[in-house]
Amino acid sequence: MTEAAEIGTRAAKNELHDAFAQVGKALANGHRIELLDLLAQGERSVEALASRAEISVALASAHLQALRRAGLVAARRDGNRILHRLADDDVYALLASLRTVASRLGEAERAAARFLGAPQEAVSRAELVARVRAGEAVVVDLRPADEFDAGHIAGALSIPLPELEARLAELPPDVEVVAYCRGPYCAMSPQGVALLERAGRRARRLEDGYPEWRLAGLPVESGGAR
Amino acid sequence: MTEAAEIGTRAAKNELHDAFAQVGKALANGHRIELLDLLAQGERSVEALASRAEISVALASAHLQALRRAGLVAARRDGNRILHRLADDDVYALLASLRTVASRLGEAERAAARFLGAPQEAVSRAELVARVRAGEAVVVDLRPADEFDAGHIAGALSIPLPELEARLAELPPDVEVVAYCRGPYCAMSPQGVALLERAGRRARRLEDGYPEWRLAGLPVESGGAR
DNA sequence: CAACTACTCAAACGAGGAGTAGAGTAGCAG
DNA sequence: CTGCTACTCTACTCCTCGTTTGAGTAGTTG
Repeated sequence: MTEAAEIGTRAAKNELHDAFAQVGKALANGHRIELLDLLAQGERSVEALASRAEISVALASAHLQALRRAGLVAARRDGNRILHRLADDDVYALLASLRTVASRLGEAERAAARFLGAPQEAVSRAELVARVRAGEAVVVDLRPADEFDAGHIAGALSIPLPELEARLAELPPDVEVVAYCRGPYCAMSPQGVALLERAGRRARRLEDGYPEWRLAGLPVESGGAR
Repeated sequence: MTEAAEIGTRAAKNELHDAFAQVGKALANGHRIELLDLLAQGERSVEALASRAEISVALASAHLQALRRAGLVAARRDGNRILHRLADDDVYALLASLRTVASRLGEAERAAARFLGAPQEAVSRAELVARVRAGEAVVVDLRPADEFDAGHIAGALSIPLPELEARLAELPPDVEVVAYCRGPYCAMSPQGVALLERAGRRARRLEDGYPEWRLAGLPVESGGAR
């Protein structure tokens, strides 16, 4: 029982702060940030993550292990694939908090402007619910099909961004199109909205993306395939 | 105008994620976590921070520069001292989120148990407000005097932990003592409560600490000296 | 302006992280 | 069992970070 003797000591204090810093270290690499963003869409295999993040499988594997060691990511085996997911909803809250702090300060703000383009007017979640109920809007999910299958806004149409131009006819006429994607730092819905407007459609993006919708407790569905 | 051409490109995406990771890097060191915790109590000089964190002034200076570069900390000159503070309240929210995620997972949980001792029953902020109003409790701030001066719970008594034993007589008799300190990962209030109970006083700690009280919008005061 | 206080900078070194390539392993399909 | 897919491990290089030490600078005090 060395426990009682250690309370309040400098050694124990350092260990505690170092333990918190372990989580900080997990957040200290751009590829890992991107992996967390991808994992917020649903569970995925190492290979799928590597190809989405455009890194080698070996590197993705190493980064995923780092995230697991820090407790941010959990994994389960499914046949010969290993599916990773965020350990719990608090992890997404942490990521959101990190990006909030980063994006209002300095370099990240400029990088976001460069990646996302000029800010567009967004529809709030509450407004979207009301407009869909009134038949005034259709919701389009621009993410890749497998992310749609892993979970999406109830009633949304899946049209991955690369297919959007060719599938414009599938969108019901005379209603506004509300597009969404992975989250506030995903370029797909700004790009989709720009494309729709060029095609003469009324279109806006949803504020944030699928993870925020789900965490707000709003209705979601998931497809069969995983 | 290269801007429009960059939207959605991999290069821009990597820059954005790297920019977020810069903030992660700032959180990737135990000393910097401790400095953020100290800065949440109010603005402080480099030397004061170094001595509280038990590191050299040169090292504290280097870490504070890293925090400033990441945008988490701001500084101003006052005579020949340089006073640092958290850049804004979101930074504390980020720190809180980091510790929440870390402490419910793995290593940090054990480190916290070792540093803080067995969990004690805490008084909620709402309950404390009610009990003080009813004259049933007295609030004691166990932090060093300068942190009390930089800001404290309105009506609290300042008795730094090392002086508590000698100053027991200053506490009004027959009411419960509620002790608080820097936050949920500060060992002073658990130690203070244990000391008070050994001295035969009814005592509990306040949930969390001064930063959370202030951010909850509850009444605070600050002394003249800075 | 001399001496002092408070802080920063430069150099140096060890430790650990990022990334790549290639070999190795677990589970499945035939 | 063979071959395949999906993932992990090892070894290696390069680079960045943490820390100490000693010198340097801004501002203040007498």
